[in-house]
Amino acid sequence: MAARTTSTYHHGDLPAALLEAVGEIVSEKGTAGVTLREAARRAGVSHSAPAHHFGDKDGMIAAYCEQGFDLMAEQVGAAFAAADPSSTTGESISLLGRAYVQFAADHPTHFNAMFRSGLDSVDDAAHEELEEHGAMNLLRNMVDDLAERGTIDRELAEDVTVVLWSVAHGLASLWVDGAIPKMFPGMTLDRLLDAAFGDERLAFRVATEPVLEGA
Amino acid sequence: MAARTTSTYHHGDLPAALLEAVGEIVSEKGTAGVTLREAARRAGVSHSAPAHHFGDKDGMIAAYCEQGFDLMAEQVGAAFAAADPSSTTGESISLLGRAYVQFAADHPTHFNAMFRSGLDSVDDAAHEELEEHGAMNLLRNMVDDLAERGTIDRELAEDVTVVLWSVAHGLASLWVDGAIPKMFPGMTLDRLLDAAFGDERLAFRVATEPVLEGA
DNA sequence: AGATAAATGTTGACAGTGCAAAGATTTCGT
DNA sequence: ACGAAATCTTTGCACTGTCAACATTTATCT
Repeated sequence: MAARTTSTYHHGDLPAALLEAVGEIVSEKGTAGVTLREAARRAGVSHSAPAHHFGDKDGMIAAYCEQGFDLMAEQVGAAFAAADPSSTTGESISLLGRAYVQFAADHPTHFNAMFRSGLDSVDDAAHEELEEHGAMNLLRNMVDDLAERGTIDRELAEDVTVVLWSVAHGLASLWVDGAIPKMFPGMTLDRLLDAAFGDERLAFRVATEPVLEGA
Repeated sequence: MAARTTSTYHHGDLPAALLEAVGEIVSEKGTAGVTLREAARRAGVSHSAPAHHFGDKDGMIAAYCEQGFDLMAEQVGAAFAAADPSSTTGESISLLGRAYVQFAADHPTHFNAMFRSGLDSVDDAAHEELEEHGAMNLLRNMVDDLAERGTIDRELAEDVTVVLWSVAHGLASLWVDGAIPKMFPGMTLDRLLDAAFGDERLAFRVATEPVLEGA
């Protein structure tokens, strides 16, 4: 909103301004409404200035997604690191899942761009980010943790990890999408997080008790 | 590919041909690559013919989504109806979840358009479909079923339902997205379905044993 | 410091797109 | 058979992504 007072030819931090504009557009018109020219317009520059920073449109959206992955890695990682070092595997899982869903709820535009853009190129970028960045190394660590602490083999640890990842991702997607509030009007995010990751509930107990002990 | 041999001015079944073209384009370039003109081109008609059937671009994509919801209602409903009438709640849930994920795996383009298009208007259409069509009445039935059979209150039944829905939706999304195969190269869909919905595993047991009995 | 290169931003042009208006052709209702 | 409705085409316009050429500022090198 606050335009630069002195008219400098150079913007100062155009990439950041453009990504902020992208976020605005996504929240107003959805990911499909994002436009190079509109973003440039909101940043107060000419229509082809973005190309010098992001290459093309997909590049700009990919950069916005990367920003989201960084943010997610930061927040989820922080939640995970804040866990009591003597905490059980189940407690760590609970924190991980809660942080995952909470990120989506706190940053729906980023989450939408990251996972619901419908752009193949973004998918590819997302996968590279998933591979490269630390956010999803937590998943691998989770597998290792399960395999070490429990009495289960590596394959079962992978199964449990993927299913718990699915709970978190599905919950985040349906919540951000608005499908859950529409289907269950009284539903609350806290209630859902407790249902999924609370002690003695669903995902939590699944990962800690019966399966790990071989039932 | 096969153009009409006799040059009829009217197409015959243009809506169906257009929706088929949409499916092709989605599978080739993703949802963002869908274009009125390209779909018209592939159907062998002029660029503004689609407007007479679907109104505008969002209408065409929404129609493709509706087709997907019909298909999903059909397949998931069939799987649910094929259940042994004397089956337990857990078995019904297992069938429901498997059918949901299987639909996504069998019809990835439809699933992408339905849930990952990034179009707000599609989201709205999707929500109307979710409300109106029978596919998701199964979810309500599931809540009723849980509340009747178990010894739990309605609120807990909703919690369990939403979390199980999340497992199915998250698994479907991550699988169609390609994220799971990328993260866990050896992973198989059957393994995942068993992990999530198999007897004595995860979602299945969660819905049938501890929570329902009050632990 | 001064020249040169690089980075950053602008302008103009082109093909492709969504959409609306108006006309052409076929089918349908009566 | 005749008019109305449905279906398809053509034309035009505003918007978009991308490219090439140019302008301005900043950084680099000697």
